[in-house]
Amino acid sequence: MPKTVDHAERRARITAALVRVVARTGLHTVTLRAVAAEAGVSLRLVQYYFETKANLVHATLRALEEQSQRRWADRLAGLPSPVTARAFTEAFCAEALPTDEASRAFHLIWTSYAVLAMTDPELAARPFVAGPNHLEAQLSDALAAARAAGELPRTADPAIEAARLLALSHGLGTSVLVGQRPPEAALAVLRHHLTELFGQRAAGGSGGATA
Amino acid sequence: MPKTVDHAERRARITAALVRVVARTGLHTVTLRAVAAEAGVSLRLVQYYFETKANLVHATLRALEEQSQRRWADRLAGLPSPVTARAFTEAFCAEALPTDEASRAFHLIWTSYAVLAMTDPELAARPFVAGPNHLEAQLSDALAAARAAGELPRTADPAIEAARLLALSHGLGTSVLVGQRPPEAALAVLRHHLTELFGQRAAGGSGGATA
DNA sequence: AGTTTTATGGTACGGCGGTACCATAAAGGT
DNA sequence: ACCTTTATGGTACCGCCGTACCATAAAACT
Repeated sequence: MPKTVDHAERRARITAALVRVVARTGLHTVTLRAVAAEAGVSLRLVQYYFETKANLVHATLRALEEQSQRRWADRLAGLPSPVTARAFTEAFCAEALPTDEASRAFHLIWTSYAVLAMTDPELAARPFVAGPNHLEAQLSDALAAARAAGELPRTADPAIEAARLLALSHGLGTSVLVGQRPPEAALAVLRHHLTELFGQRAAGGSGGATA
Repeated sequence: MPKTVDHAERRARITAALVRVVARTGLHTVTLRAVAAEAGVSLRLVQYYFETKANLVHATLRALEEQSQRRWADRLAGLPSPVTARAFTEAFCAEALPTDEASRAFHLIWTSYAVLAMTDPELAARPFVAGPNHLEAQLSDALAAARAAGELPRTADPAIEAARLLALSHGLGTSVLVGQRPPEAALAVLRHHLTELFGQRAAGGSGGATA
């Protein structure tokens, strides 16, 4: 049949435009017309690919979920091959901190959606439970392995420590988003926590030692 | 002159209505008409006491600030007079967790406003920086005193520990709000952290010991 | 008693946003 | 060549929301 354009690509372009609008002016300013303008397409096109606004919003959330998983996977894939548990954990948790501008935008929109999901029964709260749960389980497994390898004290409970690490990271991330402290300060607190958790053995970072 | 009604009381009644609307259906559903209906007054009255919607929103934020301070003050005032540093700290941090329904509503709306402030330059981000900073300073002072009294290891840095405690508490609070874990689980993680921080001396709780 | 001020109700207006409707160009199949 | 389907544009409609305007009851002060 006719023109047959790549639907997935169009939809991705539009949801990306929505993400940019949210990052710039907030979720409450998202309108079909604003998204269309940001994406450089007509209002009608946005309607064409996502019948309704609710659809668009949901689709964007799903896109964010995938982006989130890709984000963590990429970060962890970039680590040196024989990695210490401490370095792995630090990378894992640091990904929850809005350091660069892209990361900040991502966490801002994610938080916006999370707040929306707290009251809107239409919007599935599932991603905000399953997502963190998945991360927590992943981290818990890594910590269990580290403990088995003797990199973590035997007294530490992997599940509790994973929960504590991620809650701490998320709390620090929010404080950065809100402008309470710079990203470096948040990272310093996180490192302090890691040092306490793993004990004082060498931190494994190949860079200069921090004073 | 005439009827002379208590303006402060009327304004308080209306901002309280706004808070209830947010807690129930989210900040994005707040409309002057909805607030008026919730408060049981006419739309015109809301306009009369707060000329504009932006005014109402800002006034409600100020009311929330006061409510926040009162919340913490009341909680701490309710503690037994000779209180251990650990019990004080636990009460202080637990106040950041949405345990009962009122607390949940409060933290939900506070978070909603915080997210709004991340992009809206009209809405002062100040409360979300000054507020936490004040809490952090308060807690830091308490920890310093506890350290001086020998209740906290001399190696602990009060400022860092205060930041870490509040970030952790806030992160746990969010995970509860979002439905990732029940309040008791969040409290358990917090207690674990406190035990590690203060060491294994008696926890000071006069109630039954938890298994 | 009258007047002025406060407090309150009702309502209309203008704008914006989501959705629906009507067109039409382009491309593939027959 | 023609028809059918896809992709796209434009636009109109309806509803809701913030704001402004017009009224009026009630109460203090003179």
